[in-house]
Amino acid sequence: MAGGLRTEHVGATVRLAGWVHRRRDLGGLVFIDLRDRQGVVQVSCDPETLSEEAMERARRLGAETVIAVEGVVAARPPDAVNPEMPTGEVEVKAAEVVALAPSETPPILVAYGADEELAAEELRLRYRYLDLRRQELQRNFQLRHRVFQTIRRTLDELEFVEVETPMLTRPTPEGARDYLVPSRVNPREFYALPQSPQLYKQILMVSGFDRYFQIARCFRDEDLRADRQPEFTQLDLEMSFVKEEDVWAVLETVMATVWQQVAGRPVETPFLRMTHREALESYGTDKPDLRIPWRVHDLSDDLGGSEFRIFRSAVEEGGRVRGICVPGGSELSRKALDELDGLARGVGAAGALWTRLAEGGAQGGFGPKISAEELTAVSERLGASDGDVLVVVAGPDRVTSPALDVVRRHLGRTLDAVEPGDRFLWVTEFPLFEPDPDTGEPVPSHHPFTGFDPGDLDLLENDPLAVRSRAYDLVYNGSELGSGSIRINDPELQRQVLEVLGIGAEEAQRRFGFLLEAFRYGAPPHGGFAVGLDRMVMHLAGGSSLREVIAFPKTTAARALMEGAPSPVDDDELEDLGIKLV
RNA sequence: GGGGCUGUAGCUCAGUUGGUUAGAGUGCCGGUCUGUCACACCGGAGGCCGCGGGUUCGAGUCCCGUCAGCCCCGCCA
Repeated sequence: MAGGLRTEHVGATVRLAGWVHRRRDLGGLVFIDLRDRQGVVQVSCDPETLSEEAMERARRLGAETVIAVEGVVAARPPDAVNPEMPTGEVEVKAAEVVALAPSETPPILVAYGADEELAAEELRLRYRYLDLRRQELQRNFQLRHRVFQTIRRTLDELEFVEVETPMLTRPTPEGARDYLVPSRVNPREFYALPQSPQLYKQILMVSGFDRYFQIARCFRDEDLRADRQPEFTQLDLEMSFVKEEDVWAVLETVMATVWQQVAGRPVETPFLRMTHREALESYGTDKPDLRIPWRVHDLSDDLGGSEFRIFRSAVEEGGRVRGICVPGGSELSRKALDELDGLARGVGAAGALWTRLAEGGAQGGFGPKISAEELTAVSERLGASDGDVLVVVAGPDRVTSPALDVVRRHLGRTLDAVEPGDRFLWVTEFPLFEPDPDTGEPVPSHHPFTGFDPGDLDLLENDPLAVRSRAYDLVYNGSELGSGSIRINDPELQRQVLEVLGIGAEEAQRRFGFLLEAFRYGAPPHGGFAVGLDRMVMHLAGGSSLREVIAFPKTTAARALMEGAPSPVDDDELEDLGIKLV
C-alpha cells in the first residue's frame, strides 16, 4: 500500500488508491501526496511518463479527492529525499492518474502542517469522518483493534468463553441513572440499557460457564467528563471456584500481554498490592499514582501538642496533622507555595501550610511557629533535609487526605517528579459499605453482591461501616482502570447484607429476585472484574480524552454532533409507544 | 444542579479607551513556474463579529439573557 512503500520496492509496478493528501503544482511537474491507511507517499506526475490528459487531471485534483494511480516505485534523486517521511526515500512515477470520487473543499483539514492548530473540536466532531482520516486517530484505532484482539486471544488461551448478555434489560434502581427504552408490546413498561452485565455474569456462573468474559458496551446516564462517556466499553469477566489471587493473576496476564505485545513495554507481574486503608494513609487517595515517590505521614504525635494553635486544636478535636516532604521544593516561589492553600481549600480543607528547610532550620510559612524540637521530630519522620519543602494539612482525615492528594499530584507535575513508567497497583480490602453523605446510612461501596472478609462477620450487625470487603481496584499511574470483587454466593449471607442496606425480603425479591432465586440452585463461589477499555486504550495511546479513542463519541452534553442525536420523534411513534410528552 | 474558559472570513486567530471602510495567516478561485514536500511568486473573491434584548449619537468592544463546545465540582453502586 501507499504508506508502506520503501526502498526495497524500487522498480516495482504498483496500482495504488487513496486520498489526495496534498498537491504541489510546479507548472511542468505535479507532486501528489497520496494517503491510505498506512500513510503517505509522494506520486510524481511528469509529462515524460504521463499523457497530457492525465497531467491535466492531476493538476485539477483537490484535497481529499479519491484517486487511483498506476506507476513504478523509484528511488528519489539524492537531493530530493525527504527524511521527515517514512516513505521519503522513494516516490511513485505515475503512468496513469484517475479520480475515483471527487471531494468538495473539506471544511476542516486532514493534512495539518507542522504548526497548524487543529480545528475546533466541535467541528471535528461534526465532520468526524474527516477527522478520523488524520494519522493520529487512525493510529489510535489501529491500536484499539490490537488491544481488543490481544485480549480475546489471551483469554481464549486461558480457556475463557465469550458470552453476550442482553442490551435490553431490567432497570436497576441503584447506581447510575439508566437509559430507558420503552416497550411497544408492553405499554407503560420499560427496558433499561445495561450499566454493566453484572447480574448476568453472576448467573452465568450459576449456569456453569466457570470462566466467562465479554467485551461489553455499558450505558450510564450521568454527566460527562474528559474520561467519562455515556456509553463505554468494558472488558467484563467472571470466574468460578476462585479467590482474589486467581482473578488478579488473570488480569495481570491480560495487562502484561497487552502492554508487551501492543506497546512493546514489558510490565512486571505480579502487580504491587496495597490495602485501601494503606493507600489512604500513605497517599491520601484510593488510586495513588506511584510514579510520584512522596508519601503522606502522620505528624500528630510530633505536632499535636504544639504551641501553634492550628495543629494543636486539630488534634484536640479528633483530627490529625499529616504532611509530605517535597524534595527540592525550596526552589518553588512563594507564590507557587501559597497556591497550595487554594488547592487544599478547593477539596474542603481549611488550607495547606508549608515551610522551607534550609541551613538546619525552617524558613517561611509555618516553620517559625513551631519549636525547634518539633521541627526536628517532623523532619526526621519525613526524612527531610535542606532544600526540601514540607507541606502540612490539619483536620479530620476526610479533608486532609484529599488535600494532600491534590498537593502531591500538583507538585509532582510542576516539579517534574513524575517518574516515567507503567505503575500498576491492586488496591484491596475496600470497605463493604460507606456512609450515605445525606443520611449517614450504609450504602454499598461496590455493589450489594460483594463478598466480605469472614472474620468481619460479627461486625456486619454492630459496625457495618468497618466490614472489609473482598472488592479490589486496578490502578494504573493514578487512574482507575477497573474494579471487581469476590461475590457472595451464600443466600443467607446475601440476605444479611441486604438487611444492613435496608432492603427487606420483599423489595429484594422485586429488584433482583431472579439472581437470588438462581443462587438457591447451587451457586459456585465466584468473583470477577471489569476493565474500562476506552480508558485503557487512551492511556496506551498517550491521550487525555476518551474522544480520541472512541470512533463516534458524544459531547459533554451527551450529544452526537455528526448524526444529530438525540432528536425529537414524531407523535405517531410516541403514540405507538403509549408515551405523551409533558 | 453549580463554577470557569471559548465563540469574529471555509479553517486558525488579531481587533487599542465604545468611533466612522473589521484585519492577518491559511484554504478557495485565476495566473506564472520541471524536483517540490506546509512548494514559491503575482492577483482576486470571501463577514448575521453564535443568537436575542438593552445602554449609547454610535456596540465586534459595555450590560442582561440564551445557545453551543471544552475543563472542573456535584453526580458516576
